[in-house]
Amino acid sequence: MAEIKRVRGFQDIYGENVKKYRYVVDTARDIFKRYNFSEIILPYVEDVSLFIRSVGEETDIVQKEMYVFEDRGGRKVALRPEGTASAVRAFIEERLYAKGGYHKLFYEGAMFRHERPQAGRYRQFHQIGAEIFGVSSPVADAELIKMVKDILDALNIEARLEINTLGDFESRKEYVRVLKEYLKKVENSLCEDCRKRIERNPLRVLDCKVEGCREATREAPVLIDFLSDESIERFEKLKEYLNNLGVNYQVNPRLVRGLDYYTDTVFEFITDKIGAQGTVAAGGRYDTLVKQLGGPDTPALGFAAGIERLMLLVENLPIERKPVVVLPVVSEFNIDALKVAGKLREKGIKTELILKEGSLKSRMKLANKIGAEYVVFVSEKPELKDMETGEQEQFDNVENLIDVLVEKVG
RNA sequence: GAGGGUGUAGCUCAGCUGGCAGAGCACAAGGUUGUGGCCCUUGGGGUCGCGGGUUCAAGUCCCGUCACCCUCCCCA
Repeated sequence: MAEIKRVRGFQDIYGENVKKYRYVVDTARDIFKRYNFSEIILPYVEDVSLFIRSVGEETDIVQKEMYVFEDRGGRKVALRPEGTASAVRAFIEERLYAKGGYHKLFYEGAMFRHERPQAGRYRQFHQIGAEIFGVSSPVADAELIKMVKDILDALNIEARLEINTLGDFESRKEYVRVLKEYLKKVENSLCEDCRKRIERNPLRVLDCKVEGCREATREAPVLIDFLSDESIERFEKLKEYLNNLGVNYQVNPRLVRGLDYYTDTVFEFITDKIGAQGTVAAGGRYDTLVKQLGGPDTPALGFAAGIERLMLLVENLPIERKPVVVLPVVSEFNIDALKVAGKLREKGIKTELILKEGSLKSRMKLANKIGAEYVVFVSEKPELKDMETGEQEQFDNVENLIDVLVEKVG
């Protein structure tokens, strides 16, 4: 029979990797809770139009990367390619805005994009993310960025922070219009990719690495001239807050995000240690998105981080306690061994009962391979062996042995 | 969507100008009565990614195909 293999771009996460996965998620979750964010578990499947209307009709994500299909009821649905759209949809649909105040949510889980797999890039990948709804103050921007920084610090991950402002929706639209006009004029000196970008993602042209494009855009209109006083004020405040929090950053005026919904603040945490896909966490403000999706006018912001990319940067996992191994010396003691293992587990001790029959020697090898800290030999006179030192002690009954063992590992 | 690299044992890889498919690690069983690691002995393991072609003979040469990795693009 032919072996069935996993689908391209999808992966099994097991062994060391699943420990890293859990470590990253648990660490982030802990920070989220310290910032008093509430978890929301969002569906993996949404109406396609949710993403068209939020991420943007013309973006690569919507144009060529979404897993779209018709369900049995003829509905056009998509596996979610990102989390913010769903969070906004839920915010509106669950009428959270009616509860007053503001809302801070975090989520975790799989996202799906049909891209060419690469280092740090999969078709099913996993993100942690958070969103804040109902706050326009840049205090929120600063706190969100600080929270991401806290997560990275807790994971012992170094990444540089780049920030930028895109301005409010109106001034950005105006800027994009003027920029497009300019780019069309210099189109002939642009690279092939950038010519395509003029319509699809004109801001990205400014960030092109090709020398000709850099040359051609040197005189291009700059966004800052189009920003409203309010946007400039907000950006200045954000920088002031970050300075006072001791969060280092670099202003990158060419930083653009690939999703259409961003306004004003955008930021990225970037590393060069994991290959070409160096953006490890990114986010920004999206003050018009809630309204755009049919909710009340609500300022909002958020971020997402790629769990797989964080995993690549995690170096030292916290050390785990080794198990105690319970081993019946001969099979007549299987029942006693089952009972002993049960008692140890009741005491909260990580216990491996050797399930295999065979020679004592082979089962000892197994205990060693499992990484036993102690071995409990179950027989008439139970014995406890310290696998580190090789010392072995005999007991009159299991109760005494368990007491001593609890003393040692409890 | 475009480009480059790699596919041989469970893993990491050798295999020359075509001539009996290998090593290390891992695995299993032993090295005297009921005790691991180190060492020694023995053993099990392969559609050489898949399909075609050239040849007396193909892991090796040719064509096709698939998968994985990396890069561009894009993004977390």
